[in-house]
Amino acid sequence: MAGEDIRNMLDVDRLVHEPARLAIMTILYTVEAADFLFLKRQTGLTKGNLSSHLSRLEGAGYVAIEKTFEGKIPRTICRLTDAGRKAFEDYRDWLKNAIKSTESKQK
Amino acid sequence: MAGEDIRNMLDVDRLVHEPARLAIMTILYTVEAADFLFLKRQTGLTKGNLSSHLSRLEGAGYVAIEKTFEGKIPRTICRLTDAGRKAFEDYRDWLKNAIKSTESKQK
DNA sequence: CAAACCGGTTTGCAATACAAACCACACTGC
DNA sequence: GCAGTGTGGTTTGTATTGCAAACCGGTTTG
Repeated sequence: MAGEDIRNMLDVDRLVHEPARLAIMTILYTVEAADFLFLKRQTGLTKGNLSSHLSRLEGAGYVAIEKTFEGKIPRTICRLTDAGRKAFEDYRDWLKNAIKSTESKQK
Repeated sequence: MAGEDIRNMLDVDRLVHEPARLAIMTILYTVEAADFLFLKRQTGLTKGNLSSHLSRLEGAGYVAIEKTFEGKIPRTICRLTDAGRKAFEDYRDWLKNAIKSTESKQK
């Protein structure tokens, strides 16, 4: 029944659903670890924006942030936690379900 | 290059991206026309919430709303406009691209 | 030592998702 | 006929947000 699929659409992890964070998590899922500036370049986000999204992901326990020094310049290294990895995979399932719902029963 | 796909993620129609509205539009895409209460039952949204989302979709020109009377009881009939249909299909493309991006290059 | 740059964080604000309150009208019991 | 209940919504209030601009501690450059 389509009603079920429709309800599932509403049940989405909004933390991952936000496009900026989805982009961040997609990168982190594939590269395993990335520093702040790499993420900034890849996503095209402003640094303020990127910073606050990373903080949110860290607060949710989806991303681990490690601050080190590379010689004298600070370096912020981000990686997905297990929970983040799980959340990302769940979101991927949501995407697949959404595709299915949007494609079934079209005239 | 993955950078391109990542940027595309950020370029999404937020009007459709919102889960509640995606659910509404998905229904309207398949059934062609639906009244307020049918949408309410199918989505499980509260009427206030449904009303405001419909208003927004109407404001964007994605949904046409026609108010009639069925005997003495008011009836609000909603249907996707051509623009709405286009926006929906574009969003479906976004979904496909997102799936692709989230699945490529995983280790 | 002043100015500019680097790598971010915090602040301020406009937009928005949601439910509760509200509203107009129809019907029902008394 | 008029209190009370139901129907079919809209409007209001609020807490959360995404975003960029302003800021900040340190470093390099002139």
